[in-house]
Amino acid sequence: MAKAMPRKPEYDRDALILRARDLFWRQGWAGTSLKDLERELKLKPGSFYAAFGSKDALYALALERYAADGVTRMTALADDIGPKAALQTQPRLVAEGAEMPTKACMLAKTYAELQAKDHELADRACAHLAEMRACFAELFRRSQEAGEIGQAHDPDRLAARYQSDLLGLRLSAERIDVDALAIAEDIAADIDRL
Amino acid sequence: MAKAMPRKPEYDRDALILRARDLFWRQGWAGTSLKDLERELKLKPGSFYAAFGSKDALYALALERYAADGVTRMTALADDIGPKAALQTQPRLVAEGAEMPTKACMLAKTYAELQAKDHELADRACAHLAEMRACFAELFRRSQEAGEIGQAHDPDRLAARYQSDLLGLRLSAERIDVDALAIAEDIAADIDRL
DNA sequence: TATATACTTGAGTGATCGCTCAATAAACCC
DNA sequence: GGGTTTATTGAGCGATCACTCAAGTATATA
Repeated sequence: MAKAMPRKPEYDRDALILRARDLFWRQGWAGTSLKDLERELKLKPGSFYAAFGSKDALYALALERYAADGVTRMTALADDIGPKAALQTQPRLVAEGAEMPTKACMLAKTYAELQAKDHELADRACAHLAEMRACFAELFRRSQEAGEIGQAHDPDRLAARYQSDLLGLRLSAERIDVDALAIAEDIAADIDRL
Repeated sequence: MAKAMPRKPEYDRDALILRARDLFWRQGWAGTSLKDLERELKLKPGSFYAAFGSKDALYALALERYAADGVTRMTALADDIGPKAALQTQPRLVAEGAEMPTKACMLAKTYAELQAKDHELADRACAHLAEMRACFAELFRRSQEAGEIGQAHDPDRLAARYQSDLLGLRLSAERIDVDALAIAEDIAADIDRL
């Protein structure tokens, strides 16, 4: 009953998910065909389906990765420079957005595209958006505890408004005729007035 | 040389554009197939192409109609209750958004979906967004002239921020786990502080 | 009524969609 | 090296995509 070990795959699965994420992020769900993915990931159909199962499954992995990285980056930033400064810096980073494949939020794009069809990915995107908002709420809470902003505000409400502003900013930042940095400064200035 | 007059079409072209607009608005460009349109408009392929030429041409008509109605409604509201009150009321109307097919902005959805592919419709959407922003700027300007808000602000910058906030609100309002009305109130309250 | 004109119909176009699978190649244990 | 297991390959599946067009039908003028 000797069992033989097989060969190992040639690709780095995690790196492929990142590349797929960037492609989906830019082009959306319907806008990204398997041909696009095969070209970008250098995978033939057979390998693709052996590795990921389906286009939707890979999209779900990409979404998860996107959301996890977002929370991680925001948390790290807050640990680094404090919660209030992190909340104020994030809009600026988004407006500059040098290294991002596109500035609009992938979660929002996914939700907007697929919600009308009751696609499961829309629910996942919505859940991830809620995670992000919870992260923002936690930062507002910590900012209150640190005495950086007034106690009178409901951190959950602040977080909802803040996330909404960020989503608008990220949409606006895609346009060349919009001064996204000015909007980012205004969002940051609003936090000073809390 | 006798010229005979033909039969007239059975459909109301303008009404069809409205129905198409709602479908595109909800489902997006790639998400709406010709089968969907044929079913919704009750048009066979031949009639469809005789009437509109192509899916893209109809989408362009729908976009134009959407943008024109938006400017018209906003202007009428301002003539009715004044520029500042109109700017403050609009977020509330959007958050309630009873009679809309979906709350997210069709221009923003179109731009987000098609910009990555350099689709002509993305440019059109961007141009319409600029029209809307110019409309907002005009209202802020009139609001300053009326002494309703301070003179120190640049109306174009206020308009850019306001539009960004509205786009975020309209995205957020799609989600069931978001209190869009609270965000709308906060946006309106910001205008009181100008 | 005869004729010209345009609208309606729906089968069908080639291209592309997401996806499958049998054949081949490669890497591991004995 | 032999045998086993898995990765890789690419032709090709049925379904759907946006779209075309020839045939049939209805309505106006003459």
